[in-house]
Amino acid sequence: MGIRVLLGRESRNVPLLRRVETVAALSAEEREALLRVPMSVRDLPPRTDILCEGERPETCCVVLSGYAIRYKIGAEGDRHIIAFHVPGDIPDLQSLHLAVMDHTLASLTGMTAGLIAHRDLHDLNLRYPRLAGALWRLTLVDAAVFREWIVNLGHRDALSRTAHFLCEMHTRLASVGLGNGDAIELPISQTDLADALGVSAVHMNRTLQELRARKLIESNGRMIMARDWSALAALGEFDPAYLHITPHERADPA
Amino acid sequence: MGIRVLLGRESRNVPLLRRVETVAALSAEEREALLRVPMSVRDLPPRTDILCEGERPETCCVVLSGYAIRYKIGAEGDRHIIAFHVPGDIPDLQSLHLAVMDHTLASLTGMTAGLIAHRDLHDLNLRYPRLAGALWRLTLVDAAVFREWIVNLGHRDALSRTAHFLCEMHTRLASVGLGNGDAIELPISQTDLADALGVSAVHMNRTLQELRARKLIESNGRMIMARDWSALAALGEFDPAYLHITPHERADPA
DNA sequence: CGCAACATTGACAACTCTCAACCAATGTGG
DNA sequence: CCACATTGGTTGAGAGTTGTCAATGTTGCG
Repeated sequence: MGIRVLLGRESRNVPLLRRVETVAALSAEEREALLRVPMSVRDLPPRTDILCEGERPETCCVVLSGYAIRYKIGAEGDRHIIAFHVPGDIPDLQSLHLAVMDHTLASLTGMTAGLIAHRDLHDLNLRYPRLAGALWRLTLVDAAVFREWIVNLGHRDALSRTAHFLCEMHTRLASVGLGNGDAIELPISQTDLADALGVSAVHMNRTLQELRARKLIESNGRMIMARDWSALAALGEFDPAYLHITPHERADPA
Repeated sequence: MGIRVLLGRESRNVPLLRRVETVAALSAEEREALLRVPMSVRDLPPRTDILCEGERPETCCVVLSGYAIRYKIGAEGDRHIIAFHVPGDIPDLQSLHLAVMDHTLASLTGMTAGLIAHRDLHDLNLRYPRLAGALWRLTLVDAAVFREWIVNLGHRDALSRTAHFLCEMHTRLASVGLGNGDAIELPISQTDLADALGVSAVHMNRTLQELRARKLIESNGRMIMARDWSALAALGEFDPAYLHITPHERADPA
């Protein structure tokens, strides 16, 4: 609660609270503690690196609005997008216990980020063990998403891979109260999508055309709007279980 | 310390200790506490499911000898191997905070497993916060490996993908004191490898032949012996940084 | 207007898959 | 001891998916 930091109390970190509550039930006290964590807010332009591979951050970064991505750069300078993040996510929560970044965190769209000091999070964890469990759980859900991406990349073709991706983003956005009802709008360029789904930009384009032709999505410019969720889910073999968004399920002992 | 459980004190969970110490420095007291955790030991035949998707385990499973795998079953019954685990690993550590399994854990080879009750681990975590941090860290390294696999599957062809996999296994085995010096022996069938690397069994076979032709590996029967690590690492763009095996690096505050 | 970034297209090459055999090692029952 | 089944490795041929290259639209913006 320093001078130049903005207090969460001002409802800035509501997205974070909402996210945490998708994976764990909190007591009033814990909720209050989470909202009270000092957070400094920063606005970022699109496509800006926030934290680079090799760095040793001393803060964690909450996505408050917009999209973030994590990526690695290959030997020949090619970019591999590892994850997309929506408001409420803490894309670098792992830095709390993994000192050096093994990938880069960046904004994808214009984005506002909330920075929380590691020290404050460690304090929170010591004071509220169940909150610590909830944060741990967030990192485990992160890993669960990675597992599903491994299956997606290793065993599905470009078409169903893309369908699966769209379903995941829709579900995640909806779980934190975003998502315009039935159709999401993803402001993602085809090149970005291609780097995430492990296909060439040309093939990404053709894949999207195929999805359009099948009336599963609409897309104009860099917006993708889903049209037929159940068909997309079937095509992508999408089962949201791996997202573990069940507020009342907890492994912790009472 | 019940009657029918075997005490770790009997040096059964030394592999676990060794693994934990590859990611965090422990005090004598913490080391002692870890060794003292009650653990029941079980021998498993090859290819046996230990924990299935959908289950809600109340124990965690330490690999004491042999190899374990984690996999998901696709819609058409196809198996996707997500991870390989070597002695010292706790493949289902995430179950501590993620109640329901989103994949299956199984033995790959003959294997001996040590089961630790969630309750005992939670106790340990409350009593020794730094040990809790170390376990959290283990799950984060798990996730870091997933991230690298995403890059491997999404952006490398079968040849360099396989090279990368071999380098990872070698490094992980060596980090816990296994691995016969320069060459590892992987008792993995080509079919299993294929399911892990996202290629068909036929193509896996041809890929291995190519690696053999290039004098990078030797393989007879179901043993794969690496021949030229530096060439494999170059081919697979392997950089062990993502394994975070640096005993003295810690993000935790002093 | 003209640049810049992104989307789209066509043609061709490369990678990987599937199918369908066949071979080799191992283990079991007669 | 051999016949046989089973598992896993190997091979060839043809097809399908995806990548690359290069060019052409299209859109937004200074």
